[in-house]
Amino acid sequence: MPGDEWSTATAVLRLGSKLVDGIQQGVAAAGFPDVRPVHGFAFVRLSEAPATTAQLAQHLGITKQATSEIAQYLVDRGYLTRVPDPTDRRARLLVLTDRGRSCTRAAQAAASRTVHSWEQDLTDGQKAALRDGLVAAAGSGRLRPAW
Amino acid sequence: MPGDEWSTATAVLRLGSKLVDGIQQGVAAAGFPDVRPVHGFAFVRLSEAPATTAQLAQHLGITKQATSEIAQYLVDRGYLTRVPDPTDRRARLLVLTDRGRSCTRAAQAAASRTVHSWEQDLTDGQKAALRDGLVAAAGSGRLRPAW
DNA sequence: CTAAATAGACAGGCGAGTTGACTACATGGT
DNA sequence: ACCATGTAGTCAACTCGCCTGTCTATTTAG
Repeated sequence: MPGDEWSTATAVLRLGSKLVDGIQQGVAAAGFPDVRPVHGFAFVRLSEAPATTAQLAQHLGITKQATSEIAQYLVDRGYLTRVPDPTDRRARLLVLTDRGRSCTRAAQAAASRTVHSWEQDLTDGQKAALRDGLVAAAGSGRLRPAW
Repeated sequence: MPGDEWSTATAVLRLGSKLVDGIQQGVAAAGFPDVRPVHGFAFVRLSEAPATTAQLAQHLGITKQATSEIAQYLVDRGYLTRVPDPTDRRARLLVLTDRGRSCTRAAQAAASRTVHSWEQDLTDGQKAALRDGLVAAAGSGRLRPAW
């Protein structure tokens, strides 16, 4: 049935938009009003393991110059620190501070609330099918800003 | 199970990213290399019904000045025309040209292909559950750029 | 020990969006 | 009929996020 894929596609975009808005709003309400969506993607990467500026740039899909500016912004506001890389004296690793980890937790909590709000009118079976389907369809590639 | 919502959330973002990339690529391959994602959102709105610049601005969530520039860009490239609003001599309605409609169809076809590519490894039951769940969760609000 | 590659930062530019100011037309109250 | 206020659309100047180009310090390969 043609048109069905289109409503599926627009649904994904609507959910993505709601999710980003929900995270942004929840994070701001939790006392972190100065972080933007792109910072969230950086936090997700750095919460897995520290990274150099160049590695983070690769992950985000932007230049290392832009990444350098973003990192400085987050260091200035206490979300990140730079620590010397023990294996390379040119490099400095970007590491989340306590504040950075708190912010990441707030973002995940807001995302969780938003996902639940989607599921308001769904049966338990629909919820499980939706989550499984989404995860199966999306795979596990890197997570970066949409465009 | 905590963490489940988070993987659901990131799955939505990944799918959204893939969808936008797929549409962009498909539309460019179909001979429309000069349209950006925001233009697609404008096309979707205008394919429902003509709109004034101010109405389109409201829909896209940006200022009417920015919308005016986008509209001029699309008029210059033959995707839109401006026609006088019969009910208000200040206003001019933005209308899709044949080229604009062709581009919209190409975008929908590309979106369709991308949705199918997600469903590659899903059973028919999973596909139906995923589509139904997405559409039910997303509702039918306005469609606008994610951020 | 030198040559090429890489990490990171500085400078300047571009593009998409913003706020502010303005003209033309519309609309409601007197 | 008139004037005050509001709305459609555009021009100008600015901001901001990201880009390209260039540079130094350090690493790594030959």
